[in-house]
Amino acid sequence: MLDARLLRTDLPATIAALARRGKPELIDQLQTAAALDSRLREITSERDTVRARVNELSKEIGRLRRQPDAGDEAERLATESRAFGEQERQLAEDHGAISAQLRDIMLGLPNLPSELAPDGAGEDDNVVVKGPIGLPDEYPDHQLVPHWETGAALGILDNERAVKLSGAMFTMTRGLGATLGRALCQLALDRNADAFEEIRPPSLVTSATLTASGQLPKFADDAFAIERDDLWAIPTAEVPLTSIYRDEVLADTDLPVRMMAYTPCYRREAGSAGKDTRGMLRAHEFDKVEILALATPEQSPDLLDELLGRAEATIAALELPYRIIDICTGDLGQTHHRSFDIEVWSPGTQAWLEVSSVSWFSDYQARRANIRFRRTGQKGTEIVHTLNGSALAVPRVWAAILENHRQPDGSVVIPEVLRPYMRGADVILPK
RNA sequence: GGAACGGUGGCAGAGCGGACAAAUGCACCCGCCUUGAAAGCGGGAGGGCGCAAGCCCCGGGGGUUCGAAUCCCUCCCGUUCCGCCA
Repeated sequence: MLDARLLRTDLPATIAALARRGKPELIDQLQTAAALDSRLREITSERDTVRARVNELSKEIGRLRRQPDAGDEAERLATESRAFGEQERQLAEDHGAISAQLRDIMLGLPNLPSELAPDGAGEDDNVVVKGPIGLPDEYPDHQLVPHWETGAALGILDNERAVKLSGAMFTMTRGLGATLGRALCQLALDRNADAFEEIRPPSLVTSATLTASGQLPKFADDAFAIERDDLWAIPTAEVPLTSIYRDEVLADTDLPVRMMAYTPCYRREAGSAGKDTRGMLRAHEFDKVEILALATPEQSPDLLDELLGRAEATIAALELPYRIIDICTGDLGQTHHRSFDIEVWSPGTQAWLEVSSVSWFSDYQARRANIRFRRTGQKGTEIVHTLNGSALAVPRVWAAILENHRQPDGSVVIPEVLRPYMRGADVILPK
């Protein structure tokens, strides 16, 4: 959520910043919000004046009641106060209605893009800032095979039966395929354990938790809901991790807080019907290791670099060809202030696959989640900044390994760094 | 799932219709003392909105009242006991 103060102190600059997302309707909403906010302040002031009068009278009545010889002056004041009470009720009602309207708009408005984010209208204007790295000039034929074919041939991917269990867009790995997925998670956790606390959060969360990180109310259709119990399946570990310190005040000496979690992730992929339906590229359920930080505004730029660096190093260690994309203003996610994607080349599908997304949310999420910090020796509190990134998302990396590391005989060589997690296997051979 | 008891400031914990933003202790900040620290002594300090006056915040919501942390209703959460269980 944006800071409501921007509406009154810095409206033109806020409009200019939001305009960079290229969605004119957002500007209309922002202006409506500014009008509501100013009306709200008028009503608040009126209401408070009436309340002050009621409080004053009540105190006086109390004082009179305690004096035995005060007569019926107290009753007279009580009658007067009752009339103010009526007024107050009306004003409070108006106040409630307007602030609800304002809140609805504010919850729907996206974050302001960073000044550093490149301008652009959409995906096509994203900027490649690094790479491609490790991309061969030419791929041999045996590596141009899509992972679903190799996976099926090796007996490590069984999506036909996954569909029997759960329907379309669910996947199932077996044997060394299952081991490979788990090994990837373990690798990602181990590589970041030097600085990040490992968390195993719940995978089902309340609406309040999903609202705090920005998925609700706008993206309700994208999440799996367990309606009977009013719970949601998390689309990413970002959701529970962001809410861990919800409604808390941290000390600046505790920052940055670094956390990581391996969790399953659930996405309805509403609107993606028919897209990437084969293989592992898009599924309702997948595994991911997420790294996340809570920080002061000053710490955030360095942390963004660090998170990106960590995600990149893991991909590089897996000997996969990759590039890094700087997301432009028109393609920036709702909650994002600045964002980078890491993409891996899939020779089997002839496409760049997004395998990691590293983002800085400025104070947008933390304001929703009400996560604050106190500077030592200073009064008051400030909103923290949040950042996160996928340390490793299993399915697409799994797919890229099957394609990029496929041998002429149809086997798949396990990258060196994964072997300690593969029970000694260094290659996946046909059955 | 049933029963009982609870939810108050960073934490612990009093208050149970009016003088309560709320005792007290711990933690915190500033002094004094000390070579330095600890202890001790003195002082300070909750959060939010507002230019301000002022208003709001004692789990959430609603009600009673001139007036609610305090009474009533409701929901949520916690602890303990019972039941059930990986």
